[in-house]
Amino acid sequence: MTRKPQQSRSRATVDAIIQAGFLVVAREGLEGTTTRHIADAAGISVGSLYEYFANKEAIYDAMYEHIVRDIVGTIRPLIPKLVTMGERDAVVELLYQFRQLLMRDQGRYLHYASYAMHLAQREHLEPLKRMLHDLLTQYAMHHPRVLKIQSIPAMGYIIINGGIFAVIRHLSEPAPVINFETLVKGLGDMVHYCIEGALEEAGSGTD
Amino acid sequence: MTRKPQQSRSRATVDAIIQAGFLVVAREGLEGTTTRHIADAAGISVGSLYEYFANKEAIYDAMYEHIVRDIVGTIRPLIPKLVTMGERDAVVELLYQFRQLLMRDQGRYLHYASYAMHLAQREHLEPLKRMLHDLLTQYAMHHPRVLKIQSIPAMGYIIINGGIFAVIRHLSEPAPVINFETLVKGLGDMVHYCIEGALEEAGSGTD
Amino acid sequence: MTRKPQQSRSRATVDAIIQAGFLVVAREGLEGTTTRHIADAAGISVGSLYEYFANKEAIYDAMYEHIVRDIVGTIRPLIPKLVTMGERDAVVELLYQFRQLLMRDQGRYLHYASYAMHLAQREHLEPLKRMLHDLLTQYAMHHPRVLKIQSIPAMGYIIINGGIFAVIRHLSEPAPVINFETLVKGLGDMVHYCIEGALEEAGSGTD
Amino acid sequence: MTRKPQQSRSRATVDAIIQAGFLVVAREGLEGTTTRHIADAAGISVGSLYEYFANKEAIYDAMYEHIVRDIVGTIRPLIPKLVTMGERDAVVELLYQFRQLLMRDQGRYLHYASYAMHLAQREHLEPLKRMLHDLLTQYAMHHPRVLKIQSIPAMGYIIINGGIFAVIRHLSEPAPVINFETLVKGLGDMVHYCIEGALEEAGSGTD
DNA sequence: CATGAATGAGTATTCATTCAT
DNA sequence: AATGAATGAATACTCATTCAT
Repeated sequence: MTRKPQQSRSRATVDAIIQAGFLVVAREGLEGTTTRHIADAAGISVGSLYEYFANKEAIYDAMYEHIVRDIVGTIRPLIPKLVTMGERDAVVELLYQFRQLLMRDQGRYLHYASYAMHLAQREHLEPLKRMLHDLLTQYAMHHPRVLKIQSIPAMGYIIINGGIFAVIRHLSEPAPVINFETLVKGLGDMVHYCIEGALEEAGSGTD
Repeated sequence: MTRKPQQSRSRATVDAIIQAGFLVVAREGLEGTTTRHIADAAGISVGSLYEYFANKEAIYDAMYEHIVRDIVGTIRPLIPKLVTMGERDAVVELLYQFRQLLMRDQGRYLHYASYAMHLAQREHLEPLKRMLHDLLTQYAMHHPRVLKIQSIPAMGYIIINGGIFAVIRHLSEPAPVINFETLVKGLGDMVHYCIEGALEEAGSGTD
Repeated sequence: MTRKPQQSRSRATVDAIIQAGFLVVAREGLEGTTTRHIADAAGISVGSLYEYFANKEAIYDAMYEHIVRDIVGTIRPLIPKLVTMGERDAVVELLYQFRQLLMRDQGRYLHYASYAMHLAQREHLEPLKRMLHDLLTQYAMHHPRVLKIQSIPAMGYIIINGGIFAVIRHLSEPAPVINFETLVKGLGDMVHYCIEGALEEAGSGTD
Repeated sequence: MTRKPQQSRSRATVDAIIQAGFLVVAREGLEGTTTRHIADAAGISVGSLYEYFANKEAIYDAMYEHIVRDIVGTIRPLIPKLVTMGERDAVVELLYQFRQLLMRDQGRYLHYASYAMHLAQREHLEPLKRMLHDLLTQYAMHHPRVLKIQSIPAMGYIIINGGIFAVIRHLSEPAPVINFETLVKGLGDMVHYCIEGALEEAGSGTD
């Protein structure tokens, strides 16, 4: 169905389409996004669009993959530094980076991300999960006391899902009641308190 | 265009349409939902639908309003009891009630709720916000020590947004990695740790 | 999918669409026929077309059914008369009737018939086959000597398929080398010769 | 637009395209056949296709011409032999050869032939008609008694059109009610009976 | 000569909305 | 008030044809 053009020109076109996808979703919303919109925004014809993608869904998939790859590519290099930091600072650092990424190109990613949350193609999320797992594992190796915490799965689930959502929602709100700094600081504190609290309950707590 | 019908028959029809809306969204997804589907499910004609609602969007709005009203109507009566409980138990109780509500009628509300997050007509959320504010205020009056916590707004924002999202996401997942009990317990613990941690940091803490 | 409107108005619309189908296929050919063409010719909107037919294919099916019903409805009443005639006259009579039918409304049926030959939805052909079978059976009862012919299946297959095709092709030709009367007379003769020849070979031949 | 290439390479490419045409029509049907399919099957690019043919229609034309040329090229050499045979055997021999041709390369020609009947560019049929005329003429010269038959044109028309169609249809049917041998034998008999019958009617008949 | 990416008019089909009955 | 047939703009997707490289 889809031609697979392999020149660098093609790679550029594929990228253009993906970027156009983010642009149009940001401008028109997911329901308002049409293949023609995307083609126009990418500066190509509808026909060409279908040279590169089998259908609209495939574009959304590629966008999903792109955004995941971008997040992983941005955060992974930070892992060595993050693991040496205290949990508060690490969370703060992490979320600032996350915001910067979502707000790139006038918030182009942000809108798609807010829809993507329940499109959730699980396969595409794998690299992200792997990275988070690596981050946690290495963090634990540098801070062995956290290994005593029993409820890591539950808290991880909540912190990751809830935290990401809270940030996306905050960035999407036209007039949020708290500013981003406060939000991030709060999340850092929460993670810290949870670790401390969980450790205390588990018994003692020395670093 | 739209009459605002006061007669009980009309009110019943409006309700039927709204319930049909939840039913159809649950069955077909938001994209798969058509006015015809809704009219059929409501047992009326498309023509009649437009007698009661100006357009499809208006139905979604009404659904939003309805679900918010339902949540508030369910939770608000619990406030007196919740404020007497410890934070852990309160959170747990709250979230079980929330789940029960979302899962009513074979999860009719759940699907819409998962989409509603970014349909989000902010005005409609007001009653919910007010109720949560009341809950927190009255909780604080019964547990004055929490008033010492400075970062209440941030933590409130995170816990509420993140918690709601985490629960909705969890209920929507076909095979979640943790079970609901663990999730709820975890959220309760987190709130508890956060309060304890924040208080400890703020100085000392007598109840 | 398809509304099933049941008033007489609807039946009229369905007929209009089917007739429009024949008209457009005659004018534009099968490949040149679009749903818009048909809707226009039927004097309705595309949307309405799909109120009555699930898709384009369904229209072709209905046309097929219609033409078969029309043929059967025209020929079957003639059976009592045909069976009393000699084979030559019966064939001639049959084919004149067939031509008249195909040429109805400026040859509206003819074009579709020429395409329909290899679309051949077998189920729709059943009534036609049944009628031909009845015709042959009753003919044989009036002319018992033909029962002695062994190669009836083969000759039936050839005469029916070949004969129908020869007629359709002849009617479709802009400048046929022989005229219709000659063609029909020839077919009558052939059937006659075949019967006589086959009977002679089978042994004797008295009526 | 179209070059008329005389070089052998070009001739080979043209042939490849034509063969690809038959292949694709057989595989995908006429409606499912695209220029891209044909180009791929021919092992060339779409661009090259248009170097050799002005448009898709021109390819179909060439296919038509090719198949006619092929039939003529196969049958004409048989004429000397056929004219010495009895009409039954001649018909049988002719149709077996015809079948073999249609079934060549897994029935590559057959599908196109079944569509070609109403694509029917009449000019292309000329060589075929000429050959059939020659066959009949020479046959008559070897069997002078058939010259007495008056209705030769009509019967020729019917036998040829009807016979060809009956064979093509039979070969196309997934589960024909009679087998090919019976069909061919039947056609032979019919021709025989028609000749005998016509002669008898015309007066007497010595070979 | 060859390529294959680019084009865009054209196709079937859907669906929110209207309006005559 | 209720109906549901009618509408037609809009959508995703295709494919014959062109043309820069």
